[in-house]
Amino acid sequence: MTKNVTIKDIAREAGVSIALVSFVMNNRIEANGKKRYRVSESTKQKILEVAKRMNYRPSSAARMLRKGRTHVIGILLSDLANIFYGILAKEFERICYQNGYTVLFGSTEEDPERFDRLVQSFLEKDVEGFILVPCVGSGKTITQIIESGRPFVTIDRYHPDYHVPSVFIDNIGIMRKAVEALIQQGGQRLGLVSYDLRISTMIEREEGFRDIAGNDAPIYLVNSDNMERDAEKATEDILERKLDGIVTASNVISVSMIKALRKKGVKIQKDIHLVSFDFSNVYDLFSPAITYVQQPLPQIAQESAEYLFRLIDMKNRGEDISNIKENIILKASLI
Amino acid sequence: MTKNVTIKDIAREAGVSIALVSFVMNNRIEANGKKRYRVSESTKQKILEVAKRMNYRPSSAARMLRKGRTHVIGILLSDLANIFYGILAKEFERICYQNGYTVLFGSTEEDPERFDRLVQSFLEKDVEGFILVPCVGSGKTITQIIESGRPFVTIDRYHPDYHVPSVFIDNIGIMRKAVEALIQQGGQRLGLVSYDLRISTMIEREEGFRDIAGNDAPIYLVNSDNMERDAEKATEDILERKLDGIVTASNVISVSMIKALRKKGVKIQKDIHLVSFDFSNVYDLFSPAITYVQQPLPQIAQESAEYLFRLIDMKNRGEDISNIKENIILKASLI
DNA sequence: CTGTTAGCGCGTTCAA
DNA sequence: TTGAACGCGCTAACAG
Repeated sequence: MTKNVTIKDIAREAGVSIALVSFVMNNRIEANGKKRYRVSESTKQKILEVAKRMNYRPSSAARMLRKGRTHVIGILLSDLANIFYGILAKEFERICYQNGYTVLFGSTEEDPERFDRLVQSFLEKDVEGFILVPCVGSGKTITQIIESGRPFVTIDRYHPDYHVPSVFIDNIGIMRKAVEALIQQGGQRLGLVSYDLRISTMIEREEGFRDIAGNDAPIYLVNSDNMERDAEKATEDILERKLDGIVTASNVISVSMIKALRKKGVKIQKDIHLVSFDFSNVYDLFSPAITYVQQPLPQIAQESAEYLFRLIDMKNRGEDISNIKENIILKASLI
Repeated sequence: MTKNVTIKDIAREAGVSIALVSFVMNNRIEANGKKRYRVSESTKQKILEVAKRMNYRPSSAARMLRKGRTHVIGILLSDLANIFYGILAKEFERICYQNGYTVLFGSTEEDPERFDRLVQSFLEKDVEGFILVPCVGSGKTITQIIESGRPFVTIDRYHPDYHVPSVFIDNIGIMRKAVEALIQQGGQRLGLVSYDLRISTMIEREEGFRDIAGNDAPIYLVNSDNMERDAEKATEDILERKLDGIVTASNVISVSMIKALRKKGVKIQKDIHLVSFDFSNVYDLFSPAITYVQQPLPQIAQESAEYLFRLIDMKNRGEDISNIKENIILKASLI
């Protein structure tokens, strides 16, 4: 039952008052504001020495309680086990740490109930704000967050019914470029394999595809729970229609489609050319290597986190942030 | 500045005392222990109604402070952007949530300084325990954790100098099986590509390899920062020695080696057979599919988390846990 | 049986 | 440089 060293212990040990220890620990001395609490150098040193010797660590709970701030934010991603979100998580962790924030992560798995449970849980932990990948059906929960007055930023997608601060890429534009690249590689009869998830990301990618490939080009929708089967079904139709250029709307879809195509004996990048979204380590195994759309993940993390920090600061200064709904649209690039 | 609803507001609104609200909120009524606080059903209902209407959420900071427990644990993984740790993270998140714990994640990137910084930061946040992937050079920090009296469990590897609670797989045994599988596939002149990281995991895998392949079989060590170059160097030597069976000690190494071998025109699974560790989605692209060692990640997460929860409970009951250093060794399987 | 008062936990901060 | 109130919720002790 190792008791934690408290500010009292330090005060007693150093023979000074609790207040003084607090001042010293917070560098309230030498502050350039009006309030200068002056402490003699010798007592300051003594306090620091004692604190170090006793391994003093201020209780964050007490500090939170007193200051009314937790410096904790909640980040809800779709799936930590997906490399796409893994990279984001790592970036977020780093950026938040650098800015003095602690992060709570959650995997929603595109399930609105999980989404809601996690939000409730985070609210109980007094998070000061959220970064969210909103899933289909999460509208009610998001309304509740808005009502709670907590700032948040959505990433990767936006909710069509809500105008809220968001950071995402120009999916339509980059998809057009992707299709053009596919045509340049010799693709003439094109197809798109997308998720059946009706999130803005997929809808926009489909729109960009139609813009270039035309309305007659087939779009196959696959379900992440039946990926393998759906990919095989799509493959059959692709072969029937003799398509020679396929865009896949995510790295996970790519992998499934590659497997399904190979199973049918299709020579990838020869019989059929592929262009994909998001990085995967399988692309390089073909020649020519599969072209893909690379999202600027570190930038997405950076922009959205800083956006959130700004909102939190504004709120703490008493400003009204309920009308802020600017989106930040980043550019992706073809690799 | 949306003020948070406090217990006081509820008490005032419902016309009762603060204590009563607390009792009701904690279901302290009808408790079967000695202390039964009885509240009339009508006031109970009124309090619950008011609490719900005002959207009352007890401040976890205050509760932590009072109860002396945070229900937070810290998990330090090597790299959240690596699928291996991503899967673990997701499992941990789920298990901890189910058990009423909150998780703080950190990516150490095998850097003892980052490791230390993260531990310090977590200690400040009053984590009740840790799950750690200890990196080379983290010994001093771990000693400090021990001194702080916080329970912890290490996973994936163990520190040779410390006997502490650990969960990992039988690396030697499974490596022997992996090598045997490689021989069965026709491998006669074998080699191993491992990390230059001197962690128990790699050392044991090398030992298991030697056990079967003999002392003359070459072991190549690659550095994760110079992966590509090191893989190419290894490949050159492999070709020179005319090896026909290679074991790679991780999925990341596999991918690099596959690229390097293909670059040299080697036909994988034909000229040279591969057997690998940990899942990657590239294995299926070869025929026969590349055999790999699958670690029971959900089980690793489950066992280590429950182990930690047990230790925390014991500590909270006042038991001495400083002598507990049992390891849990799980079995991996060949796929 | 039903409910209240009051002190505590720990760090912050104002008035003295 | 210090005493003491304070933030919020928990709970022992006590009262009607």
